[in-house]
Amino acid sequence: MKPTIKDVAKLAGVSFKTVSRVVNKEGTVGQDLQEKVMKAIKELNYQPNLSARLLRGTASSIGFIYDNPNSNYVIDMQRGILGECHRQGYELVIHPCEAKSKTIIDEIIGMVDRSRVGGLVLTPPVSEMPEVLSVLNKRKLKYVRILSGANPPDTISPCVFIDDRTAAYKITQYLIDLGHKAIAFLGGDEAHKSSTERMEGYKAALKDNKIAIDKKLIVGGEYSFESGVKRTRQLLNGPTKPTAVFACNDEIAAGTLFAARIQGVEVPQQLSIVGFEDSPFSRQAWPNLTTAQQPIRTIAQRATSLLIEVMKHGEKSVESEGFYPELIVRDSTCPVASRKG
Amino acid sequence: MKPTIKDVAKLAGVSFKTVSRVVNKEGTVGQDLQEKVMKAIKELNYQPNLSARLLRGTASSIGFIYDNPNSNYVIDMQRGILGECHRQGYELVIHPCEAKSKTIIDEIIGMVDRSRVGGLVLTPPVSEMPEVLSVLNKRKLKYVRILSGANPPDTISPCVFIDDRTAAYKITQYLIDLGHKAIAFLGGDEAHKSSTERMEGYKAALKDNKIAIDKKLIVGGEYSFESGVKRTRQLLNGPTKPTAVFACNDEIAAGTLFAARIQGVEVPQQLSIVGFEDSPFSRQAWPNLTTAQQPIRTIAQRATSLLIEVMKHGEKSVESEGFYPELIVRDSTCPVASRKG
DNA sequence: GCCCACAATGACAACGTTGTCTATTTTACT
DNA sequence: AGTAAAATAGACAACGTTGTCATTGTGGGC
Repeated sequence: MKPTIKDVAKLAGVSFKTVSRVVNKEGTVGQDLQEKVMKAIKELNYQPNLSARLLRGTASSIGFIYDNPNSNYVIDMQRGILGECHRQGYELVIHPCEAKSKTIIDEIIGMVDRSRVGGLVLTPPVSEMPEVLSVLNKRKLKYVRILSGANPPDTISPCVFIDDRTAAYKITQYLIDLGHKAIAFLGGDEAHKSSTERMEGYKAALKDNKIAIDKKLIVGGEYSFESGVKRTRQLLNGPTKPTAVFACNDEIAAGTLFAARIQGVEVPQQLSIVGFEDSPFSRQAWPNLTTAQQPIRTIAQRATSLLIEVMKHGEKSVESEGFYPELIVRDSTCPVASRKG
Repeated sequence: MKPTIKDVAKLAGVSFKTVSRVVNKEGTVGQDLQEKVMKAIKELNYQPNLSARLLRGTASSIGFIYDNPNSNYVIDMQRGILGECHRQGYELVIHPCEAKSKTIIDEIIGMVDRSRVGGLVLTPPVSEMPEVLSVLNKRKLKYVRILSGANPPDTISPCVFIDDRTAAYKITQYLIDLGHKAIAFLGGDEAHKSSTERMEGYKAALKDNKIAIDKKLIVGGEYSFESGVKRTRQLLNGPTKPTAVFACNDEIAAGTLFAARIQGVEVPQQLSIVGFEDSPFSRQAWPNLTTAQQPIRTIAQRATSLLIEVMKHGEKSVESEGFYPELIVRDSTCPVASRKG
């Protein structure tokens, strides 16, 4: 049915090994034969059988490990990874999992053994779990991490890092420049380093501007809408009312916006809100959300390209790469002064 | 490194073929040997190599073909499919594509050839393209479609269908019961059958209630936020102002909500809005969106389970299955009477 | 007690690739 | 021109599985 390498060889009048060489661009085949083979490949629309290749030892698929309830995040990641896979002729095997599960390591190992992927793209929070990394290292599995951190967070292995701290600093500075002093911080899951990094940036900006850090304005929680609603409600009914809220991602910000509405607090006149992520929601909410843009798709694409490089030529052939989210000012923030007007 | 069938055989003291038989539950192996083999498998934590299996002819992965910009939709589909794959020991290869592309058929065929998936789950609009189906049939590829339609839409092949028409009828009837007469309909991409099905339901309900169909209130467009904004603006500035809008999905509804806000139209007091999908946005917007719930995840899971059945025992062993979206009443709709109050 | 049928097991080929080794041709240098 | 080295091409094994066929043992019917 489907053409094999031998069919091509027969048509081109060469040995099937020669075809293999052409397909794999070994460059040890003469011009004329090469052309003949190429022509035969096109005529039969030959595609090498990945299973056979893999069986022989050359992996041609990679795995994408994630634990994230945020659809936009996952889909964007996936798009980036898939794009690069497609470009380089790799297949993608996706594997959602639960970071909290006790069997997560067995699960990942099982998946790798079963599908024989040649490498893994890890995203937070799995990419930040030392116990997972150490098992992967022990088994000499190739992987590239996407994680939060400033300038190569470590040298364990190549990674793509996102400088959440600096971005959070910029956001906070922006709010301060608008005249805000009572700026609340709604954190994300503690398991995610991005959450603590962003908090560091927030604190640093306050400090640099000589604004005292009010612990009542810092509320931990989850990266979810519901958590945003709940915490904002607490905050608005609490002793120190914030004039601005820095939500650790857009979903939390969505919750803040919602809770503000319920309580009749006008946004941005009475309360400025900043999110993080530049999700579709931030562009569809009313008012549009001021937020920080993470080029998730590009990040995923770069991580994949690093991974493939690592798979081909080893960890040393590659350098970690950083991304720096940009502040996107929209309509959910305004100067604190206009509150009085 | 990784244990093979031969390692297991050696440990159990049998031929590797016997191990193969046990693994594949052929049932022609004696009790005692079976136990020995099982024990060895557990001890080595043996996992059969999928590539080798596939090479030999038994497919153990399926493909998921989609062309949909809606992250929630795709992610939910994917979750449903993955869940079933995981349960049944299949791998998932995902393949986003563009239905409008002229090379879509070649692309799908190429993907199937390359990765040798044993079957495909097709979602709209690809599942509704006869030219794709006919090529798949010609190549005897197994597939299950997810599509829009009432009671087995056709008998081309097994499918999972969603009765959009009846759901749309219910939505429209609900609005009529609230006293609305000027009900606008914002359609989705024409390439999607769901859009026309929903329009049919809308028209039928108006007809049954003896309300004249006003063509100015029916506006075609895309399944997108921007399209919703644009069309709502037109509508609100047009000659016949609607008291209610039936948006063909939640993204359009989000656009309608946004446009209403911009123009200072209060929702739901001055304008009732209904969406379709029960996306996260519908629960996060303010006010919460009245919408129709599609159990996308369950639908995807059923489609996958049908597909695997078809792969194992053929098309005839399986029957198509229908799903019926439920109306979810929330806060974006209210009786038309209260407008006067 | 003999033969046949049937169950249980094993030996071996095949799937479509790539790696390794060997054979042939060409090139380049003395 | 002769020879070594390099370039090119092919033969064959191997990857880990499953299908096919052959072999062995076991029990039942005559």
